[in-house]
Amino acid sequence: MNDKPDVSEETKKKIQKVIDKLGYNPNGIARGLVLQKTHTIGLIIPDISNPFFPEVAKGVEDRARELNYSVIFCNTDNDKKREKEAIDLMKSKYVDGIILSLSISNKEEIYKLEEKNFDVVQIDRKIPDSNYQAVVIDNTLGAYNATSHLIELGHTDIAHITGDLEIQTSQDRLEGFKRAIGTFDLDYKEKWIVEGDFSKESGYKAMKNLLTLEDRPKAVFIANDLMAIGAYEAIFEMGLEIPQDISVVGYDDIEIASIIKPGLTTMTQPKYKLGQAAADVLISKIDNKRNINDEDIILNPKLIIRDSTRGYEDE
Amino acid sequence: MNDKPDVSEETKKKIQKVIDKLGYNPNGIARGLVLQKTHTIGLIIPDISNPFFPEVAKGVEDRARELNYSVIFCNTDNDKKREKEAIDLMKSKYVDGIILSLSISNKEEIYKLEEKNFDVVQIDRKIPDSNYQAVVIDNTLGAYNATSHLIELGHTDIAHITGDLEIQTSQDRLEGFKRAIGTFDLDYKEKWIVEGDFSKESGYKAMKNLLTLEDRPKAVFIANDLMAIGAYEAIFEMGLEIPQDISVVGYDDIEIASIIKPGLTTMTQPKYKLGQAAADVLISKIDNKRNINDEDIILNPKLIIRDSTRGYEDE
DNA sequence: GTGAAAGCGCTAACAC
DNA sequence: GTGTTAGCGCTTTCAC
Repeated sequence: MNDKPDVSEETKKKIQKVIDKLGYNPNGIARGLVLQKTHTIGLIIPDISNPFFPEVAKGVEDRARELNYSVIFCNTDNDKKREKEAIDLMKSKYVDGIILSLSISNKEEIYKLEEKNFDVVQIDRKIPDSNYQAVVIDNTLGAYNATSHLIELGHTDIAHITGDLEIQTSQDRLEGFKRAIGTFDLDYKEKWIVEGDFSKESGYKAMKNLLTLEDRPKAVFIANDLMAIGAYEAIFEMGLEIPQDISVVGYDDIEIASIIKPGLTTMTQPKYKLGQAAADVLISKIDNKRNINDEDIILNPKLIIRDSTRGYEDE
Repeated sequence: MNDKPDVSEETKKKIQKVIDKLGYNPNGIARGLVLQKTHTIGLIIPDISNPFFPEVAKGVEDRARELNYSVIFCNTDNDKKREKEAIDLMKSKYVDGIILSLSISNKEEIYKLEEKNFDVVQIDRKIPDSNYQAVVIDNTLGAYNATSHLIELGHTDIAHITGDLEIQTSQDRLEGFKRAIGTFDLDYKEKWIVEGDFSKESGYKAMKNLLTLEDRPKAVFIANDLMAIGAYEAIFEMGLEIPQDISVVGYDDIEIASIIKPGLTTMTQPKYKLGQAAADVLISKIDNKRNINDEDIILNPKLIIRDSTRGYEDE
């Protein structure tokens, strides 16, 4: 305590020793109070038990830690009330900023945050006319590429099983599908678009549906892997083979995609990167307080080719 | 501000209005400073992208929120240094308590915490001679029940593929297996115990190994589902059928277990409950500051019977 | 009953 | 460069 010569190095060492010995921990609370800065960010996501989000959360936490921030997290279960509560919680904990994935119906909360000039980055989902920067994955492009893959293999008779069309993601993937069909000048058949709800069962049903048509498709792009698994069952039940009789492309690259037979060709999403990027953007916003570049960051999904697709002419 | 009659109800309303209008948020930081209480708990887990933990985290967060606490979370990747850093972080953020899953080698940190009289609950893994209460799932019982299921089906030739035996979980499951074999007076054959490392590939290798023995087992209990998936492949490759030629029981009940064919009989773990219970225990400790009951809480896994097991005599 | 004042542990600003 | 002090926004205490 009382060594006060200018011997900076040695003194430091000594002081460090004392600190260690007493087990001194600086009080972050007091520091936060005076600095108006908690070095904590909030992470508000719909559901950590949805396999998409843990990876995202990990990306956020890893990058935040690297940048010397910690993260408070909240699940909202897509519940509007819970979303509001989560935001209020973050405010009362005085986090320095929030990474947010809000249900589309909850615009008001975003607007309120904007009014207060809170630092916010939207992740995965962007509320349409909010001013906050978003970090998202390009679903339309993903669907476009997935469909193009089938087209490039020589397929012309391509169906699409969508997700729940109330959800923006489903709309985007449908849009990408349509765009690919259009770009390559293929026939667009309304009856080859079947709506599912992202569940395995709905994939099974939708596929049954498609396979009982007199002119059944030779390839199908399915809006997520879980439905694709259901579709596999429907296909096998009809005595058909993948990819000989029908090619299948999924979306998400869940663990199972590489395990089932035949391995499912699918789009993989840069989930970890998404989290990292969101943390990067938010924290640079907080630290610099200038918006160097507040354009949305749009990450690209990537096609993973396995054994469920092959060329039409290969038969 | 200046209505000060005793008209409590009406006044409250008015005040509330003003509060809403100004969008006043109490400053949790300042409050925390004076009350020495942050209403925040820390959650330190090895890896949120391991499918076991998101459900746990959700249980923790849900229950914590119900009890008016929020949670700061940290991944450690089972890295000793990261574990120490995470704990220091929690200390500097002055959380009211910590839910902790530490690698076995990091005893010192637990001891340090004990010295400081920090409120801590261990989750999933308990450091052997620490005094902190733990909330765990009974792996030995789970393995015992899984093995018993095979025995009750009439099997006598039962093998076991273990996880990485450096990990306590693997040891516990091996112990449960041995106990069941012993209880039912079956032969214990050393060569039917093969060590894996919880990966699909190791399951494949271990199973190959078992199937090439001249006296190959008719049933196998595998320490996790991922290895069981690998084992499936080995079995199919040898031209054998499940469960006709060999019965398989896994552990974990990951999503794939219900999707692969044949459906995998496995032990499901009460992950969400585990999280809830840990939050309950920790927060009641914090709030009451008395240890009403500081015995460990041991939750039971549950057998899910699917199509990968059947009686030996059914052949 | 209401209002003023002290103080939580830190940082920043200012004097010495 | 070193030491002192004010004040962050709350709660609690104590005086009125």
